[in-house]
Amino acid sequence: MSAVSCTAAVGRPRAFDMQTALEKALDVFWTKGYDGASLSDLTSAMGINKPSLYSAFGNKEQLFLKAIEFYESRPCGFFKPALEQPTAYEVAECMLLGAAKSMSDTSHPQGCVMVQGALSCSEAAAGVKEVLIDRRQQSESEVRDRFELAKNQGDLSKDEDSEALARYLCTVINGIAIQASSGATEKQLVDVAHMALKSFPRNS
Amino acid sequence: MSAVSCTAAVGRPRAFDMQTALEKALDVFWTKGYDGASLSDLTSAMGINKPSLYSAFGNKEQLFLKAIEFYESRPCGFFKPALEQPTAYEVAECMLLGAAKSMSDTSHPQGCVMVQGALSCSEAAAGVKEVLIDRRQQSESEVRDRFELAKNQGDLSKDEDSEALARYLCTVINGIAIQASSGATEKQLVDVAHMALKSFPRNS
DNA sequence: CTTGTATTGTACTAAAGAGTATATAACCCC
DNA sequence: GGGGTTATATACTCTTTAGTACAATACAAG
Repeated sequence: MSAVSCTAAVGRPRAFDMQTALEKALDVFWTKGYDGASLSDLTSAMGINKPSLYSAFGNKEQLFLKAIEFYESRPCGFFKPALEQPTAYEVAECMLLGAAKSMSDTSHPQGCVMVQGALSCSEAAAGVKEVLIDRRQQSESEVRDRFELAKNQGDLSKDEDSEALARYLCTVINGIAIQASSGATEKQLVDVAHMALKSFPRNS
Repeated sequence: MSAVSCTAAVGRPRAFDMQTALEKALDVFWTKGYDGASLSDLTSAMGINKPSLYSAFGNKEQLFLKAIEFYESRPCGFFKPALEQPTAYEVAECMLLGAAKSMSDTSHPQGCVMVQGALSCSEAAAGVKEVLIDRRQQSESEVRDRFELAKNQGDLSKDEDSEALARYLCTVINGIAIQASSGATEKQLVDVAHMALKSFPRNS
């Protein structure tokens, strides 16, 4: 009944840190994809047994959804900071360079779990595939909205097609994700980012 | 001993057409990926039983390899014809537009099996993933060589970096593959292709 | 028509998949 | 310290996985 109960400290306390375990699970899904990640892979990476996984996270699908939710909100993410750049061009530049650097970073799996988590997949993964498609579409819409804002702020010509610009940007970033997961180096991807920027309208 | 024996007509004849069955298998791998495609999926799509599959194609991995070999050599492919365009710019244009149209074509699964066949995957698929990475790298090298030829033929400035141009082109195409498999329309992808072309050096 | 060869369908195997039952252990509140 | 509650580890379930054994069948060559 207590409305201020924080973390419900009743019963045997959990012997593992949920956040740490979630990050380990993310690494597994990122590397192997939803279909390719078995519960054995997950539990051994997380350092827990199956009943602990199920009681803490529900099931494999819910674990995946929580993992990508964390992924999108990570402080080291490149997407949200880029949107806060002052001009549309700088948003594109920051996002492309951020993607190139982040996705080739060897301190975590290469590429982007939002892309490679479930691209072509079994029926069992159809749900998470849909979620990933929605999230990517959502991101594209955020970029488009940012470019619409730029038009109003005057740093992007009203003649430009915000939606097409956003789609182009996200397409290149998806391509960078594929290249990164194929082993491309940071320099190679940064070069690609710079080439892609040449297409982007610059005000000055 | 006969050196001219064609198709070895001894024993019970095969009751199905291997090429047709291979094309059905390709569709399954294209849609579900290597990990997501089960033998039941494959045999039912191919209209044969497992022993027929194993005797005709070896095993799941060899079937996949034969399927992508066919995929790459299909007459409707966009890659090889693009390389035969007269100038580097036209190669890029033809390839980007071809990718946009081919990958959104609804007469077969959307996207590109060379990308989505095995991106993030289980250990069981590690071998085919490596093969796909190699093939994509090979394609990139073919584009680079074509641009080197263009330099010699004079339609591409010797100051350009063929390798970087090829990588940029292939990155955008990979991105288009992701967008297509996420449901993007032909028009949307053609727009992306045109935007990407703006970065490409044009002679005239 | 017999013999040899290769394919076919059914039925099987062994392993791995996701998820769960249960008994035990660890904690808080009273 | 006892009762209620929750997490833990082991051991289990049932389904699906990739791959195969085998008997029956269909053809070509002789």
